[in-house]
Amino acid sequence: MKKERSTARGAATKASSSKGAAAPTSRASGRAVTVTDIAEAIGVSRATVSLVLRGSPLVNVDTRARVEAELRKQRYVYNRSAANLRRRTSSSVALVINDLSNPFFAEFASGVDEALGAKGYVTLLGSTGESPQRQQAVVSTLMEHTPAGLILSPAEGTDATELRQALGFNANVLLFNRELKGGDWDFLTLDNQQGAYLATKHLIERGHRRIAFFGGHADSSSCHQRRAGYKQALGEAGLQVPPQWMIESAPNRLEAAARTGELFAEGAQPTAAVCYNDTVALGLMLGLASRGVRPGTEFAVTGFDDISEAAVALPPLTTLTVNPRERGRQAAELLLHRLDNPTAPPQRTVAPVQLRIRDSSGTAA
Amino acid sequence: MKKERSTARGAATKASSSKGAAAPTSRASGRAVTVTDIAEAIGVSRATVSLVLRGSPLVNVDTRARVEAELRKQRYVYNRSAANLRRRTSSSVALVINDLSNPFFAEFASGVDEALGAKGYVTLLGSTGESPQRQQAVVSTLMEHTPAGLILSPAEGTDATELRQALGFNANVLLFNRELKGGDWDFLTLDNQQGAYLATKHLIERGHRRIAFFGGHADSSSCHQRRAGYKQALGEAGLQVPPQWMIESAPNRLEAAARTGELFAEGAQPTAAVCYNDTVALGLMLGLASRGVRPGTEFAVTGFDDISEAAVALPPLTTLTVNPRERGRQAAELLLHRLDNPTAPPQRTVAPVQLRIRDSSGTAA
DNA sequence: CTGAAAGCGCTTACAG
DNA sequence: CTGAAAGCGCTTACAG
Repeated sequence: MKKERSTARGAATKASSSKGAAAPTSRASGRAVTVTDIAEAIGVSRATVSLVLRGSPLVNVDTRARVEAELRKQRYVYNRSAANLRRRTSSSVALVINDLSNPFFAEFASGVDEALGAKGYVTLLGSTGESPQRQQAVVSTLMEHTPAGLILSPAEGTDATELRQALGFNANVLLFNRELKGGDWDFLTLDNQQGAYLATKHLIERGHRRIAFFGGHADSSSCHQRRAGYKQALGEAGLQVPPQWMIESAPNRLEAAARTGELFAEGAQPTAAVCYNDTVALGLMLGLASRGVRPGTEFAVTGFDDISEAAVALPPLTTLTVNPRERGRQAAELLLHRLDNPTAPPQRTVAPVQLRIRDSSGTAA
Repeated sequence: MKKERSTARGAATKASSSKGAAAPTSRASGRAVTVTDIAEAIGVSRATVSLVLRGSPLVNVDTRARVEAELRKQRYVYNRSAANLRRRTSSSVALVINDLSNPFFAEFASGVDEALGAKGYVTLLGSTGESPQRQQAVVSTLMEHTPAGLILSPAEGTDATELRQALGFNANVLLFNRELKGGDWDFLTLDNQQGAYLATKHLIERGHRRIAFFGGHADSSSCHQRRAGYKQALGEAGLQVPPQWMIESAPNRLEAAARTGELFAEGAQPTAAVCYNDTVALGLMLGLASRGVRPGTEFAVTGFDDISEAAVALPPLTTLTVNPRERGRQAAELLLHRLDNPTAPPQRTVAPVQLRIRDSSGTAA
């Protein structure tokens, strides 16, 4: 049933790979109305109709009225794809994210679409499921629709060279969240270091001295940056951190819960953990509860992202808000700015994050 | 700053409304590589290149190899828009929903995109914010990109005639969630009546006899259907329901919380409420708590949708799961089926819902 | 097996 | 102010 969206084997077979995927446009309804139909109906040239459509001031007010009446009468729908082809323009932007069912990305996408729509662009959607292979296929397919640019939250393990291959010569790319070595694309990132710094400092102020960093993959840039902020805060407070308190975990609840035990493996034990993100934090709270340790009162936890569940968790989760919707708007603005400034050097934008204190970051025992 | 995405005043001005919205395609990178470039480079005709691109068996194996090598060498990207124009086909589908930041719709969109992608279609995204005006503008804009069809969750108050205007002659439409009188479009709906019936019956089995229906707008079809299921269950149990126990509320937490008092206005008071959806139910639980009534133990509540917060609410919310992602896949399948069967009569599909029992539907005192 | 020609629906100099 | 002509990047009968 499932068919490859597009082959990743290279440009040569791209077109053929989706043979039969395209459907005749509105077969149900016969041919669409075109400028020719309008022109012939009222005895003017197609050029004149086109000028009316594009709002040219050159057209006689009377002619314009007749054209407009006929457009309405025949229920004309402008074919922007054809116009884009002729004008060598684009009115769409491709948005490729990990997964829409992640509320963080859904909010982000919502913000992107809102900002793009306000400027007359349409969003072409794609999702990778965090698989570089799927990402390659999805980006290739989307590029065939000639978007003006691409907003991409790269899948873990993305190879910049491969990605460039899929892009053809379209250089209007904004990366979100994950930086790619070897690419000279614009980049929008959250202030990961500052966020983790704030969370860690907060725990220190609450009296904690033995603080772990829990979750994430050490080789991912966001995890690296968050760990840096964590170490920075500890360093400023003159605290050391044993390496066994830096615990990796895939960012899902189950694995996080399963790794809870590693926090209490041996020797001095932490009283708090700065978590890679909310999902990991919620998993950790689950793991703590199942070991009889009450999160918030007996062990402090902080997250990152402020997903909607954070506020209703038990206890409510102290975390960092990033306002993903606003980030989406920002990403759209940055990409549109790039379209207007094709030769400007690649730009790196760091978006602020804000500590949101809730009950999970209790006082040290 | 904000510009109208498209005018709603009619087709006549559509094209002109987004003057300047379109950006030159990849200005950064000069002209894109075309079939002509490939053909000239290796001394064959454009037709031959095209045949290779489309995987025709007619091409000599050697010629094919040379073409494919050149395609890769020049980093050719297939221009599917141009091909679609020539072939009078489409490889995109428009998806218009209320709001992506609603997890229900985000999951739905995710399912739609997944199923469409698997068939080689690209998703064009739009959102209405539940405003018929915005919907009109968004649908108009999307139709200009010649999608093969439209999956639409109509905004409250949508007028079928207006919508038809925006569609031009494209009749490949699948409505989701809200039916439109006066339209002969395919329709996918949740089994609202059965869902509310199950929830109500469940409360009755738990010993409740005085059960309210809380939230929703009485004139919306989904609310109407859910109330019907509620009444059906009460009727079967020989229970009456005073009209003051049918309380309307906008489907947001705040208004639901604010209307909690109406449940306890006068006379015999309910011990349970079937809520229009989860958001309303969560709002009601808030309202109950602030009046000192403990939801679940002192007053039973059920929701509808099973949003992710339902499971972590306090107490966890008994509700109806609808599997929005699967609904999204189903919507995509139904639309694609319509593309293949343009003349078939409009089809109505009812998707099953399932009762998920959690702690909020406690035993009657 | 390959090429020349026409055409999808639009726009844009250019003449008049 | 309006029209004839060329062309965006592709595909597809049709000849050969």
